[in-house]
Amino acid sequence: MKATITDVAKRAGVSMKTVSRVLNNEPNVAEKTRERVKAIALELRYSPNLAARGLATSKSYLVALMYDNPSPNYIAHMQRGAIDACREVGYHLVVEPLSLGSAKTQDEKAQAIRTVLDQLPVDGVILTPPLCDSATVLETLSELRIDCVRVAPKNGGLQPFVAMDDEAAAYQMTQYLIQQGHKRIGFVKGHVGHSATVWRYQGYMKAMEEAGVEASPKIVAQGDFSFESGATAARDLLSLDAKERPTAIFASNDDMAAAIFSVAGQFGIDVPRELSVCGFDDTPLAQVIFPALTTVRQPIYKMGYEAARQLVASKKVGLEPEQILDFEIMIRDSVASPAS
Amino acid sequence: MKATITDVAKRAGVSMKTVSRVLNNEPNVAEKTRERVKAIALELRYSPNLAARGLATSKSYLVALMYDNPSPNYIAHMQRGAIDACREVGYHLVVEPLSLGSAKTQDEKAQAIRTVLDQLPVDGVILTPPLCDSATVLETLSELRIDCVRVAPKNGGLQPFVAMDDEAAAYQMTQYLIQQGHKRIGFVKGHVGHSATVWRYQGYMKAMEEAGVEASPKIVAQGDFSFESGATAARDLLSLDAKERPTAIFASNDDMAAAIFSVAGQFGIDVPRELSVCGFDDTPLAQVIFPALTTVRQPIYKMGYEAARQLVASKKVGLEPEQILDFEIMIRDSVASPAS
DNA sequence: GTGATGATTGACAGCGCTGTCACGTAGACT
DNA sequence: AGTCTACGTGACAGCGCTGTCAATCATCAC
Repeated sequence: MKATITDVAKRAGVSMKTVSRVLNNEPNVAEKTRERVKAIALELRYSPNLAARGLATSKSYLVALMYDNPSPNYIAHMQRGAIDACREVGYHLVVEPLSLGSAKTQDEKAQAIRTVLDQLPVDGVILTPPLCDSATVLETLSELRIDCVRVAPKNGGLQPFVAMDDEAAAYQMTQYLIQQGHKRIGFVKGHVGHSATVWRYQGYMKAMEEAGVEASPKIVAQGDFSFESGATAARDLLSLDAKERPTAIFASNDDMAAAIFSVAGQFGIDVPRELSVCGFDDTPLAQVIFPALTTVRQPIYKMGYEAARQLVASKKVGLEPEQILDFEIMIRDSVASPAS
Repeated sequence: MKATITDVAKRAGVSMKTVSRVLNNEPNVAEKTRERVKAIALELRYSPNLAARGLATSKSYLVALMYDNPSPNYIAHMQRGAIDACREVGYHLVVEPLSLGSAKTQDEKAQAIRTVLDQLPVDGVILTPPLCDSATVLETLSELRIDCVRVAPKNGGLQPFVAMDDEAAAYQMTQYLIQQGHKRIGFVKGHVGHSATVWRYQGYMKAMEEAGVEASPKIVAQGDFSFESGATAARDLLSLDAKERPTAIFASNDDMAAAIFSVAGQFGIDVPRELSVCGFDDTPLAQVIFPALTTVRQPIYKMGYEAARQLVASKKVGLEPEQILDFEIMIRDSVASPAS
């Protein structure tokens, strides 16, 4: 039914091995032979049987994307990027959610990973936050001798990673707000313990300090990335006296920014005329609220792409163990100059 | 390094074949032998090599989820369900996005599928809309002799499918609105050509007619599931005279419902006091807008789960070729009784 | 006691591919 | 001319598992 390597070999009048060499781009095949075999393979619509190949090479031509519950948006884009990179070299992507609830012991975590990976011996795994920051996960993978690439990890380490510069993004966004003429720029922090929380806040502070604008603690609120926490923060910030009340608020993510919209509406404050708001992440939400939200777009697709590429690229190619990707400031309609 | 079936066989003092029988739950193994082998397999942390097994059985123990660009939320939940079903029986899920842009010819479409499936001979594929409605896709799959299960297809067919009853959901939601005391209930239709558009509209009409409430064409607007189209529709509906203006609007999806929120805000109309709004889909958006949106939750996870289960369940088990899953009306804060 | 029946087990081949190694040939060198 | 290297090629084993089929054993009806 389906063509095998033997069919191609017979037709081309060469040995299986030679066909195999051509298919794998190995050297030491006469150019003429190579062309002929390629043509015939195409004609027969031959494509190698991954199981057989895997058995012979003890490789699986599979890459796993492991994640523990990030947002649908995040994982969908990431996986799309990873898949595209895989396809370029004949790999496929399997997705493996892993629930490492905090209740579990380290041993149980390691066991969970083993269970998944023992069955399916993938050639590499992509680790997204928070998995990429778990020492247990990293150790287990290294015991299993499985390559991995981490996405946006908290800190560097032995394994390669791809990330974006959250601090620089927050810095630029804050600068943009300042350029628009804002002086009292509020900030809503993210979830304590999440690395991005710190970076984003630092970027904000840096821009404020450099511009000589005071970032009074009064206008910096603690959030936790949830809509609810954003609403609470917004109520605090917007209850301030007219003299103190911020003319712009920079939320550490889009959900909280959306909450600020809602609260502003309840307070009868018009966005962006009386209050500018910006967020972080560029979730789909950003474009389905009014006014459209100015926010930071993370290169999620690209991170997935690069992570997978590191894993599947032939080892000869020089790859950087640490890749910092560019973000993009999406300027939309939620920021305006302050009413003077 | 990693234990093989031979290791287990030696240790247990039986043949490889017997171990194989135990592992695959085949009959005709003495209970005592079975126990011993199982114990030893566990002790050695043995797990079969999928590539080898695949080569021998010409099965891959892989299921593919094919999709063409549904929302991140949709695919994330669906794949989670599918993965959970796969794991129960030692299968894994590979994700295969397929861009079948309308520009392509049928042949090119077929080719695209073949390219993906020739390489990775999966045991079954889950087809989400709009792929599940493409005759070309279905035919190609059947030529390749690959099982498939369709998710929410437009119409029945030879292949099994799982779906939910969109019409019933819209019907119930409309009834709920009527129960709250609304008489002038507007409706915003979805994208023309999308099957759900028709069903949802029919459910709405049915409830209106049954209750003897007039569904004037004036208060039914055409949308296309996008935020923008929802905003346009809302502007039309809310510009009507006080006597004609709907006291409630049922949008065919959440994005359009969110747009209605925005426009209402611009018109100075309070939701839900002066205008009730409800949506469809229960996207994450529904909980991050204010007031929280009353909407219909689709059993997306369950559809993924059931679809995968059909594919991986041993054929002996009687499976229904057509499964209609339950939806859920999520009552939140965007619907109230009309101000009389 | 005898043959028939069914349960339990193992030997062996082979799935489709690649790694190893050996062979032949042609040009480069002493 | 003789030796050496490099290249192009193919024969063959074997990756880890399961399907086939035959062998063995216990059991049962007569």
